[in-house]
Amino acid sequence: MVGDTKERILEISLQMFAQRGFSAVSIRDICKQVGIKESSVYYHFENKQCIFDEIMDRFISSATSMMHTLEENVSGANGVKPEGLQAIGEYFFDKYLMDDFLNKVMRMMQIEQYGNEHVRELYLHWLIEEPVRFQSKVFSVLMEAGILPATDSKYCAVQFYGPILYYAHKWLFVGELDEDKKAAFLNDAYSHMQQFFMGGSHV
Amino acid sequence: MVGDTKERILEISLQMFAQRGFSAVSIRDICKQVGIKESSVYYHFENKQCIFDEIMDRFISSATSMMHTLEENVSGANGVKPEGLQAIGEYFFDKYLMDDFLNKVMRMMQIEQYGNEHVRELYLHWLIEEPVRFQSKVFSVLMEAGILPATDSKYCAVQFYGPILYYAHKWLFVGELDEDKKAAFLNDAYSHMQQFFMGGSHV
Amino acid sequence: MVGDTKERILEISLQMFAQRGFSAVSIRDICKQVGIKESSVYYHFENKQCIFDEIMDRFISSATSMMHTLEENVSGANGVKPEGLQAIGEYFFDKYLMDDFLNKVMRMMQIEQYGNEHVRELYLHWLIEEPVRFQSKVFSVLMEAGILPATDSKYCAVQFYGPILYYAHKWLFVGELDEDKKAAFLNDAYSHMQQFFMGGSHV
Amino acid sequence: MVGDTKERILEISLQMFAQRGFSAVSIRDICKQVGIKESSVYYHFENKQCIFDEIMDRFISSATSMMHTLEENVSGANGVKPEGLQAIGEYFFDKYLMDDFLNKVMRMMQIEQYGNEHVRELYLHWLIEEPVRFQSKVFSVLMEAGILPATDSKYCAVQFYGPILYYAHKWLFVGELDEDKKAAFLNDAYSHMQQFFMGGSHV
DNA sequence: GATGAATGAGTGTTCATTCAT
DNA sequence: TATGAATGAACACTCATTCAT
Repeated sequence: MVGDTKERILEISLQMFAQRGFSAVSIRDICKQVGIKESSVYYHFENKQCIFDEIMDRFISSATSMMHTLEENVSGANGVKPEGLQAIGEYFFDKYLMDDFLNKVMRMMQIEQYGNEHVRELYLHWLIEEPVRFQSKVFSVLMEAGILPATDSKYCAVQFYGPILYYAHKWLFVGELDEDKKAAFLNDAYSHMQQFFMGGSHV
Repeated sequence: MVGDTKERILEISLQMFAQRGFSAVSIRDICKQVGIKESSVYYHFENKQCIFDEIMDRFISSATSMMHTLEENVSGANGVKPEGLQAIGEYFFDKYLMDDFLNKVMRMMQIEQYGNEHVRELYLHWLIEEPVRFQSKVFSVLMEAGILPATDSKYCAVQFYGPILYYAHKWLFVGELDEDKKAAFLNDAYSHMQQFFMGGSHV
Repeated sequence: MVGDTKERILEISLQMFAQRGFSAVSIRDICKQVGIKESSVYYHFENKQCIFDEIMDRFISSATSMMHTLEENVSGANGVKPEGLQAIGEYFFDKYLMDDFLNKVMRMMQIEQYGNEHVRELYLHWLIEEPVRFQSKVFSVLMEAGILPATDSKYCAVQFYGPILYYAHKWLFVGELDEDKKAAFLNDAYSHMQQFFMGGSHV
Repeated sequence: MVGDTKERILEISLQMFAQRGFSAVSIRDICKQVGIKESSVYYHFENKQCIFDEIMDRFISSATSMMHTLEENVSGANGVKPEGLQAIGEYFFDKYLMDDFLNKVMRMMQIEQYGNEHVRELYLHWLIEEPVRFQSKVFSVLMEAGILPATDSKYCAVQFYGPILYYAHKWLFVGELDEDKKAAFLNDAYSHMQQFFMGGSHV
């Protein structure tokens, strides 16, 4: 139970920031939920902004390490592993887009990106550019190996990621993220993957 | 000049709501920009929420009529017009996603949807469901006419709209919307349309 | 009664700043005395510091004009007027050191000068240098006219002002300034003036 | 090193109280400088006021013993010693007005006297009445011995102390007390003493 | 149409202090 | 001796809103 308070502040703050946005959440709101007095927050954090900053720091390390793991699991030393595509589901869906912590930070970033340049850069990186960059790399490897016909790997990645993003916005970045929505997203996303890799005329 | 103040309040409010979110913008902020005293706002609007509401009302009528026009221009009485695809660019891109007013409201909705159920429904409708519903309808017609091979018209619409949404999030719903970003979006979006309808193996 | 509130805020703020120092007086304290709610202060002043600044601004103009008047009354076009010495009492004592407003600001400056360089300069100017500069000038004139034996006019001014300052610190810059203290100061100060100008061996 | 912390708290507190006033200095401020946590202060002092009180207690004993020593050095059993006047410089200037500890407490008293009656009494005693009482006593002895012409010894003391007070306020109770200011004060003060006792027409 | 003046509720933050360890 | 963790009260200040003019 020691050191618990700081973690609870972070958790509840994120939950609220992701729903109402940073500035619409008051220290009072957070403390009421955490069950401490307002002044106590300032023992753990220098100010309100520092709560936000620590959340962002943790997001960056989590997202970074997640992407490393994904990259290692999808493509080994000699090309894309056979279980590669499965790994996209396991890691990119389950442990990235649908992870409770990461998903909340992404919502928060979507709110804050309009008024905060630093957040904007991170948002663009982690939700727009990085997924396509990674996917594009996978396609490159598959094309070089002759498994996929050689085309523009980046556009190919957008063709793959676009619908994923669409389903994510439909199910994962709307309202409360519950098990039903997760299931609906996975259903749509896996169906898209199957079409794209197996049934589709792309392959 | 008569009735000008109310319009300026709406315009500046929207500009600020779309950047910082409703609750992070104060009546003071708005009035400073408009050049009136805070108390004067209450001559034009009952309260702060009413400014937001009027913006949403205007959005709904604009978006509704825009979609009607689009639908009329894409498909006439007897199927998809020859200039149909061109109309998508002219209307859906130029006069919907990139329209100064509509674009700002969409940004605002993206911020507010997490904490406001009514906004959430509108957001889901106008940015997620309606574009796909419309596109899906177009594909249906094309399939029935034998112009496109008969497949799942809704998934087909997602395949088309997914990348559009991706490019929109990359260029149109990030930072300030300027001419460079508009051009970059159009470039990516038209390139996608061309691939999709002409070069792609879908057709 | 219109425009009264701002004046009352200034008056009561000064009263309190002069007793407890700027930072020991809260907006709450001031408002309680003035009889308004705390938020109302901010209609009249941008912030707490601005109350202080306006007091200082008013002090500077008052003190400046007072010193001008004194200078005009003590020495006319052709040297020190016959009523000159009397004027020192009337102006420098009554309307400067003992004036309710100026005296309070001087107390306030004595408190704040240690932690505020700007106040320090004003304090040094108006309580240390300016009185001696002025007195020195009077003595110069008297010496040139042969009324006083020619000696160091500045040291002469210190000899005159030193005891005045002593009595001021004893009676005027201690506790509440009441009529008894004013009388005691005038008694000591006039007695010193008489000794200095008439009975003393200086003249 | 034992018992060091308490001394450091006292030293740094005084330094800060003398600059900003008691209530404008927080326990946090003090602890940051001392290098301890806020809660640690309460091992050494019951509360913040006690720090102040201990400083005042130490001031009183220091000042008392200093004045005793001065009195003993100026006038022996049978009148004013020949080195008496020199002792005023050595003790009253160097070891009283300019002593680092005593000077800081005097500044602090000047700030606090307006809002604290107990301090006010001490301030009046040690900076206004006691120096004149002492000086007056010296002059009495000199007058009884026929060394000075018999006049009002108390006014004589004010004539002597007034300029000293003036120079003290100009140099010793303003800004940070550094060696330059000390030198400037001594220069003015000794020059005054010389004029007063040797060159002046008073003697 | 617009404003001067005010306000109650709320904002983030600092304060001196406590107490178990 | 010192600190980690907490707190109630206070702090300066901002908020949306009201209302008489």
